[in-house]
Amino acid sequence: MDKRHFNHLLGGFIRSKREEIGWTQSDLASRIGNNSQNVSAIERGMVSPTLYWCSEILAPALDMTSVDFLTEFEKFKQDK
Amino acid sequence: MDKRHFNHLLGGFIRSKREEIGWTQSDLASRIGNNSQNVSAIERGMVSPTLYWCSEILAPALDMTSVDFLTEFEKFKQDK
DNA sequence: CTCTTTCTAACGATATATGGTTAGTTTTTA
DNA sequence: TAAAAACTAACCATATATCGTTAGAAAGAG
Repeated sequence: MDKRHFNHLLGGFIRSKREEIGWTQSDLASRIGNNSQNVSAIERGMVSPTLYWCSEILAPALDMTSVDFLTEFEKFKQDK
Repeated sequence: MDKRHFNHLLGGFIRSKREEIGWTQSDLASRIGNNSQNVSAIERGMVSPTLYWCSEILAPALDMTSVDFLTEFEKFKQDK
């Protein structure tokens, strides 16, 4: 799978987790110390986040372990 | 955990997996379409790889799923 | 329709990822 | 100890991550 496709799916997954919790992009942004514009870009697959950021910043903000985050993302990918 | 520490541990984990298989940095490099100098830098924690690269490039090169890669890395972190 | 909230877009600045080259050091092995 | 293998270091170039700002579009509530 190429980078563009991967990141598009990753963004879709992040969006689905955020909406599942009932947060706006701004809610998530404040949790991760960033702004909603960047959250939007991430969810639209415009960026390719680092493992560090996913594991140590994003997953905890979503109240998940990094392993659960990746496990659920892989399932999400399979279902697409 | 800060980025520097995280990447140092990640590099150590990658090194341990590579050595477990019995590969040189050059062996791994050729598998991931890169050179041994960059593998050295990664193993020394000088870079913060993307989730895409870890999941789609590195883990398959180590004959692991991305979930197994992260799961084992988390165990590795705990043991340090 | 109007106001508010939410999201998207398009930038800028700085740091760094990625892939490459060349050189030199350390370790292994013959 | 000499040669080979393995690893580290220091760069370069290009693309992009990250964090920030400003503007505007889309959606919902009143």
